Amino acid sequence: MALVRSEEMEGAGPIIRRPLQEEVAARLRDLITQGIIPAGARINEVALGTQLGVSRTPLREAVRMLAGEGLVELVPARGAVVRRMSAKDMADSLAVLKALESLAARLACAEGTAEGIARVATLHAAMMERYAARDRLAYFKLNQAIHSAIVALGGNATLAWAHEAVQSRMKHIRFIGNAGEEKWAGAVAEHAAMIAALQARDGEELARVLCLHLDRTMERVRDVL
Amino acid sequence: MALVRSEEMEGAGPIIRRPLQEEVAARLRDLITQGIIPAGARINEVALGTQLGVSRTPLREAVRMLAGEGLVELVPARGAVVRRMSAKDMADSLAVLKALESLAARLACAEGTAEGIARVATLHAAMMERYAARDRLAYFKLNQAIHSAIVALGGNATLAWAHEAVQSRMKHIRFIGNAGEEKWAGAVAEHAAMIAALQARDGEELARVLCLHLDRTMERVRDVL
DNA sequence: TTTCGTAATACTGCATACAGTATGATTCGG
DNA sequence: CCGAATCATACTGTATGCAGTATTACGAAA
Repeated sequence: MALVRSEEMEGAGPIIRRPLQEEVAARLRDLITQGIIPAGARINEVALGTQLGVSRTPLREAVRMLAGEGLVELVPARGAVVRRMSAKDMADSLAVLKALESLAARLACAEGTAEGIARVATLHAAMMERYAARDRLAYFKLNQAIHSAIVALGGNATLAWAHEAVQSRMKHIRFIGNAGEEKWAGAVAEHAAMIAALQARDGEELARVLCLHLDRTMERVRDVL
Repeated sequence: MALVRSEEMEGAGPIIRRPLQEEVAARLRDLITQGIIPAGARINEVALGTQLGVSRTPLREAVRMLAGEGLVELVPARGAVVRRMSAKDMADSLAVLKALESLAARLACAEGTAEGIARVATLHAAMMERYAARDRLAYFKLNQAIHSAIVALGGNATLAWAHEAVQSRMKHIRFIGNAGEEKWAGAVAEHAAMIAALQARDGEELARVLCLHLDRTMERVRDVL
């Protein structure tokens, strides 16, 4: 028998005690995508640890996770540095993303549930709202969430993982690349076409639009590299 | 000016002082692919650390790297467990690998240098030699090296990284799946076709053969899942 | 003034110690 | 004899300390 009645369960779920390392890892990812820790910067363990209010151990372990994800590089006896992305790295990553999202598009249209597609549409509506309010950070996060949600629709966990891994390294550049009114408007228009293709369950069309979106992304970020 | 003449450079290169964590991480990957640490097993830090002759700290940091790579999962307050692969996980991963290797095939044939292709052919010859000697472990490692080398030919670092990441999780199953003479012979034949397509620089054909190879892989490993 | 050498400093890599939590055994009640 | 509660054990999560190495600052020589 449950210990509390379900009406009393508001906030009565199990206390999530995420290990400090994971909390720190999540925070580090945000700091990197927002450029607060810039690419190429060394990570000073004592300084950053003090700033975050944690000791060196959980910080070090968080950094090791990010190293496994490819977000930072470990230089022997010199600690960790945030991975720097060249123009070629960006083009390479986008090429990989095209391959992954093409597969994801077909899977999403073939396997996605109606509720799942509706959820993506909801995310899109929320994103348009943040666009109207010119809230760039919230827009950006919803944007990423939409792409992840489309990939998730296919039900391929490995695909979702690989997509997230590649995506995470480009987050910072895409974040700063979206600055500029006309670029932003263009990206929004492409997103509308995505949603339309998804709701029509036209996998080939969705793949085409996603690849076009990624090509345009390369143009948009070209001058910040 | 160099400090020593090049003829004296045999073994005079800089002493590689790989951090203990990386050494341990590499060892753990091998232990997992060979099944010495089986899928689903919890990693006991003190026991394994004693066995490897290292303290808990470098071992923990190595495990965190593998967690970032997706090879192990971290369960709060219960440590790390080796990722278990279901039949669906295997199929999903192979689908992703098909997308990645299709891209890699076209890149390799378009961008690969003649020397690079020759190196792959050399690896193939060495692998055939190990096949003739029925040295399964050496064969397996050369097999993986060939696939990695083909992907590397394209010069897309992100693609190589993603391929390696997805591949690493399947290594154990592919390792035990290759047991059996007729399966092994079939895989060898497919590899010969790969090399032929690569040397002809026929990207479409290479992609086709690689995808076929992966489809066959699914059949070969089906009964060990 | 510039450059090389040297010493001081700061930071990483590793080990160990302690606290909190899960796990298993043991005992008590039914 | 079986189930539940309690206690002991073992293991993880975090903090701290120490040793080794890179970095920087400073001074001497050209």
